[in-house]
Amino acid sequence: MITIYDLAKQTGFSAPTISKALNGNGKLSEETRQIILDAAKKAGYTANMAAKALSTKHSRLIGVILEDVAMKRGFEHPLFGGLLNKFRHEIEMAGYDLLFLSKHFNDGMSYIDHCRYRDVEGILIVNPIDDDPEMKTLGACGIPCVSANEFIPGVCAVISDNETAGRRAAREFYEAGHRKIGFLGAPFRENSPAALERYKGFKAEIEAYGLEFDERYLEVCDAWWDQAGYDGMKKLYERCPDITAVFIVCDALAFGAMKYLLEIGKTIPDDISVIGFDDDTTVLKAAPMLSTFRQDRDRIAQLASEVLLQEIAGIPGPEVVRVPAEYISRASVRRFVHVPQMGFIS
Amino acid sequence: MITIYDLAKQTGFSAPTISKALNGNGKLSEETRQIILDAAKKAGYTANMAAKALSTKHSRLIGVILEDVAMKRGFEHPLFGGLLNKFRHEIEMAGYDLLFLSKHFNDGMSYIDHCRYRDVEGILIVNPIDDDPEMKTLGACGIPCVSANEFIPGVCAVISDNETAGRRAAREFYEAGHRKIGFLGAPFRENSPAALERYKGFKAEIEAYGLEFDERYLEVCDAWWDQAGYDGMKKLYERCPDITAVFIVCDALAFGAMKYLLEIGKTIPDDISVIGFDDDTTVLKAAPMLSTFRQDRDRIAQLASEVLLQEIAGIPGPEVVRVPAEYISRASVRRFVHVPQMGFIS
DNA sequence: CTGAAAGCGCTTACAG
DNA sequence: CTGAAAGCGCTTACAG
Repeated sequence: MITIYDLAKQTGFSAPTISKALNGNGKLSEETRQIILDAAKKAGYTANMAAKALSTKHSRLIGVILEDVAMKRGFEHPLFGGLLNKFRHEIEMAGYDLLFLSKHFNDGMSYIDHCRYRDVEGILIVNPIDDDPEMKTLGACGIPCVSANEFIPGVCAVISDNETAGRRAAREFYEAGHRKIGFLGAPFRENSPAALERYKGFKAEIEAYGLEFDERYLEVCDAWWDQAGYDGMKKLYERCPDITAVFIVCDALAFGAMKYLLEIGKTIPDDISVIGFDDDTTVLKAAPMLSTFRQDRDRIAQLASEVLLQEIAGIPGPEVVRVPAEYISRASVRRFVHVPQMGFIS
Repeated sequence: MITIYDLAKQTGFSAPTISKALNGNGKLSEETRQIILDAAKKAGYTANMAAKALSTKHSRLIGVILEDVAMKRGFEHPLFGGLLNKFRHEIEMAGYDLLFLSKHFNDGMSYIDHCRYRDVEGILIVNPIDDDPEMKTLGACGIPCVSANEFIPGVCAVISDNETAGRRAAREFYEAGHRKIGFLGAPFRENSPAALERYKGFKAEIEAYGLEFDERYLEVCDAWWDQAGYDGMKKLYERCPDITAVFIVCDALAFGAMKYLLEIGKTIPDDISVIGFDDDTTVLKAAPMLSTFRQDRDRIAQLASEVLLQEIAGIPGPEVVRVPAEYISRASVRRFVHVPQMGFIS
């Protein structure tokens, strides 16, 4: 391992001068800077981050909280995996490395202790353990934070515009002539608001058409995976066999729901129309006709990294940044021909 | 931030004594150890890793090379995502953190420079960029390495027993009465041997039955994703419409291949039998009847972490560790009734 | 523009 | 069993 002192000896300058040349700060003649840079390159010098971190208190490490209790897929989560691919890339371009924060590190060190241990400079919260009390303390821990999925007091959330998407789904069904529309949700939680916001938007839009949303048409599944969708759909459909359409808060759930519908002999969209959420490739292989919403994972990741980097630089971030979720129209929504269309003579 | 010196002041002991107590090394009376530990706990002391790393040269960081050029799914790769979930867990239990090594870090620093920069103690190679010349140098770079997918000179590979799996697939078809069996492969590369090894085992088994494997029955797709499987199957089937079965080296490819077969009006397994590889949930949602092989990602991850930790402790690892891939029999293989069975009078 | 001094928080021999 | 000294590789004021 070659150090700054080796370079000092070789070039005849002092260690601080080497440091200045390498980091491009302080006043230095262009000539000596060049000499030093050349020597560094020739010697194959690489800075030692531990030493840098110790003296500057800057580790160039971004902590990531990723637990995925909801889906239990970890890196393979349909939203989070892709989000991290992009986030990792953005952060690396800025000279930071990712570090996964963990509760089972060193006999149950907390997230914040893990951060202090590694001098983590910023935190991306993707998905923590449900109702972890430590989450509430993150906003005030002194380390810049950004969240890509949760609402946490005092931390900026970069999150899909779920409410608008919910409205969009309702409108899609309404304009296609549907009037009895079910909503298949997932656990409604204030801090992890995806399902709830989609529901709010959906309901508001329905009511904007002068219809009343019958609460019987709402069924909340108790998890985010296939089987929960199957079970939820069964309950909903047995209770309300009159629905002609259903909006489902995620594709994994939609997959289970459609499985149930198919099993009882229904066809999609002839008997019942479906809109999902996530554009989950896993599901789309099996159900390529499923209309759904695509969360813009790249955009979320990019905005999250921007906000975080800004915060690290001392510029406070906004409370929330919304990213539109794009409606992907495929073939799971039936259009009733009797619906009056604008511009036609009826 | 509270340091060892604060603890020294509070307890009346010296810094080195605090250090010994905290790390459990050196001789120390049980009494003073207890006093110090209590004080540390009360003060909420967390060690500073940068300082530790600087003085010990041990960063407690494991570098991970994960590029996924083959599938372009990164964290979402069907094998690698799950593997990393488990590997991360194992490594954390041992007090290490993951650090992703990257070529686009700090203006194109190499993997090895990235390691030196962070004092990385060990490297897990999951999937590098194809034919990256740096890979060949890893085995001799002085940092313990383990590979979960590739063969790299001087580094232990923990990898599925592809050859046995290939034989198993051939046997499955043979015993079901198939005699004209196609093989749909993916790029054969010596260092990334999955496809090639599966082929070798498959062919050897076929020949062990006294049959000759007709090279016309072999088609090598040019990538690892759906479309390549579709295209490859098309070529193979147009050339050899007499095949009654096909072994396909990965499920993603199998998905594309089955799509083609279905499109031309074939049924599976009545017209053609298929065995895939990976037990890829993505594909299995769409094709739940697909018989395939499950790579034991947890086991691979666990063995890889064990080997690496051992190497870090100075105990050299074996050259290669094989992990059985389990055959999962579902319903994509047709059994011909006319096959003579052992024990029956024919 | 350049360098001597001190410090970041910890650990490692080495004395006592 | 405990502590004084020096060092890990870098940076930050502060002189000159």
